[in-house]
Amino acid sequence: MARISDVAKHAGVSVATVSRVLAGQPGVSDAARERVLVSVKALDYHPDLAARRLRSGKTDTLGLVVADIRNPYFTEISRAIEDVAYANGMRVLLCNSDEDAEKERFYLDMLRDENVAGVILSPTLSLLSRFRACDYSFPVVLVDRCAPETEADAVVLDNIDAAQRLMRHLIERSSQRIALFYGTASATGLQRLEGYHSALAAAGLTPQTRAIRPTTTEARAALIEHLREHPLPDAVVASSGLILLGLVEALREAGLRCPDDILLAGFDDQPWTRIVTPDITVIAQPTADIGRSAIELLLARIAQPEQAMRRIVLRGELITRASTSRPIQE
Amino acid sequence: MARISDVAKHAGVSVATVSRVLAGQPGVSDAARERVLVSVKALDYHPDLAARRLRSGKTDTLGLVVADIRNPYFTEISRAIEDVAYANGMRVLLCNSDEDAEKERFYLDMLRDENVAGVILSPTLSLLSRFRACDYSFPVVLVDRCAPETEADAVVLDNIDAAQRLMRHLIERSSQRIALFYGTASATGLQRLEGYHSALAAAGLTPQTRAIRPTTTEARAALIEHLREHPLPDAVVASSGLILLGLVEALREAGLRCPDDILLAGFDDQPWTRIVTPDITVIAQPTADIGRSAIELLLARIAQPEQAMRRIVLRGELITRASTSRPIQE
DNA sequence: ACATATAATGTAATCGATTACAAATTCGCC
DNA sequence: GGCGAATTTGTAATCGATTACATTATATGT
Repeated sequence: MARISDVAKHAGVSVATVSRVLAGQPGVSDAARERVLVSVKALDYHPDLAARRLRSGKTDTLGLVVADIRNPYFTEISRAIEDVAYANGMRVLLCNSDEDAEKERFYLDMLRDENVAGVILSPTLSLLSRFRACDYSFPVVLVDRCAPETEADAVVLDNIDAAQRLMRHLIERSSQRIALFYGTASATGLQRLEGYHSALAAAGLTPQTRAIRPTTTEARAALIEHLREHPLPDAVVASSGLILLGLVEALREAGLRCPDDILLAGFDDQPWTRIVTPDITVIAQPTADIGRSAIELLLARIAQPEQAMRRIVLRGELITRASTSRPIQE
Repeated sequence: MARISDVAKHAGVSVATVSRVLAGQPGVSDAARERVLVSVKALDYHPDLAARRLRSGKTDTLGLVVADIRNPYFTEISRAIEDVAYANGMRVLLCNSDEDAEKERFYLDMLRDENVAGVILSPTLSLLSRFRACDYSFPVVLVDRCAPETEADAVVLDNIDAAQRLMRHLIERSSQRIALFYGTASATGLQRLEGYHSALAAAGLTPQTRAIRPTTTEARAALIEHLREHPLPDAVVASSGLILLGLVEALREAGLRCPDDILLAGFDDQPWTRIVTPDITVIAQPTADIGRSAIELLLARIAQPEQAMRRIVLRGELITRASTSRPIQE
């Protein structure tokens, strides 16, 4: 492997000149620059990144900490982030916290050891409750989850509004008893619960909720149990795509038909929600935008560490489908 | 930030002793070791990884290059790989090639610059055709795609066998005209095509295939066109999960019912294949095992660079569901 | 032509660890 | 007590880049 000194020797200049050429700095004659570039090609020189990072103190590396990359919502976000990162000459270390505060701390510590330039984080509930951006040695942008009072750059959906709109959609279709299955592991689930409560209260309806861990299997078991123990609801709603899938499985198993026996709706416009029978009414999240906004926020913060905190709130889109198709009541 | 010299001073020893303690090397008195560990705690010392990597020439970093992390097959594999990697104190840089040989080369070059300890790669067709592990400065393990003659560690499904079994399943159910929609971008699609051809030839049936780029939208368009231009097949088969989704959309749009009008089957047991109506017969791939095997192979190769190449061939599992439920013919 | 400003180049210190080698200490045993 | 071996410890070189500072070459103005 060629080192910078080899290039310098080959080009008949000093290492400083080589370094300046490669860094695109001014103060190098065209002749010297030309010779250096030729030598770099000739020797197939590639700078040692470890040395560069040691000297410069910068790593060109970002961290991304999500609950689980297998959740299509995070998959999509992660892809958008990585594309932008690589396009800007940065790398991304992906970490899965599994909603586990301990794992989350492990990964955040690791990212600090890596001296990352910044981190995009979807925090566990436990961390979010005491989160302060200033507690970290690197800039942090929160994604998907954020409390109203959190002092941090963030990109989130307006969960309360989205949940309210979804509920009003159901209420207009004469649903009286709407059961919500929501994930307790994240702030997102709780905010959607809040929107649900306020919409039902506004309509004078009694809420009916089940708090669960946000997994498909747990959602399925919860609905099956719910159906056994309660009179049939008019509608069931999932606070996330994973939960929605569990509800579909359970309804199928129970032999209930949508929208005739019961209405069904949820969050996350995953591809399969279009092709099941019936296709399902959902709140679609602009996942690619969320990811892109998050990394743009992070890159801006890295460039300008002292600028004011920014929060980007995106609006969910209500996609009406057959699972809630029923005449609208006045 | 505390440096190793600070720890040495605080503990009243030399930097060499501190380094030895931290590396777990022998030849340090218990008293000194104790004092060092206390000082490390007291100063909250964390070694500078850039410096360590510069000096040691090792990076503890792996590369993972897949076509697209949004493909659930790769999502699953990637998660398994990352879990094992972090458990072994390594990091993973994830790269999406989008089946584009140029992007692939860009990322492989970047990983070389990063001086990664090894790479797990699902190669594009173009790269696979001329792939030689010895062309790279780091060990490479192929995953998902591999040619019979490729000289490389690899973890793959027995695609020919799996496709044959799937075809026999359909043929036994009296399908005469079986249309295969296969992805041309990867070796995997072509191997499944091969299995399809041999199974149909053995049964004396005429093949009916459409080569497409492996995306849902393209698959959907292809089937719609196919139905317009050809007499109705007895069965349609997808060579991957993404394609299968497109076929489902198209059948729905055409108003065709499974299994009454036509049989349907494919690859990849994605969660939604269980909940659509009808649920779909598929070849399930042991994705978690594939990922785990791949990184275990890679770690072994890193530890033992000279050992013989190993290829792990896994068997797909045929999961029979309603989309192919029809009486078996003698 | 000379003084001075400006541009180009080079030398050597530096980042923070690891480790070869040398030096110092301790130990066992006669 | 003293000698050699084994253990412990320290000093300084090293990894490969960046960059402050010094120096030399060129340009400008009168």
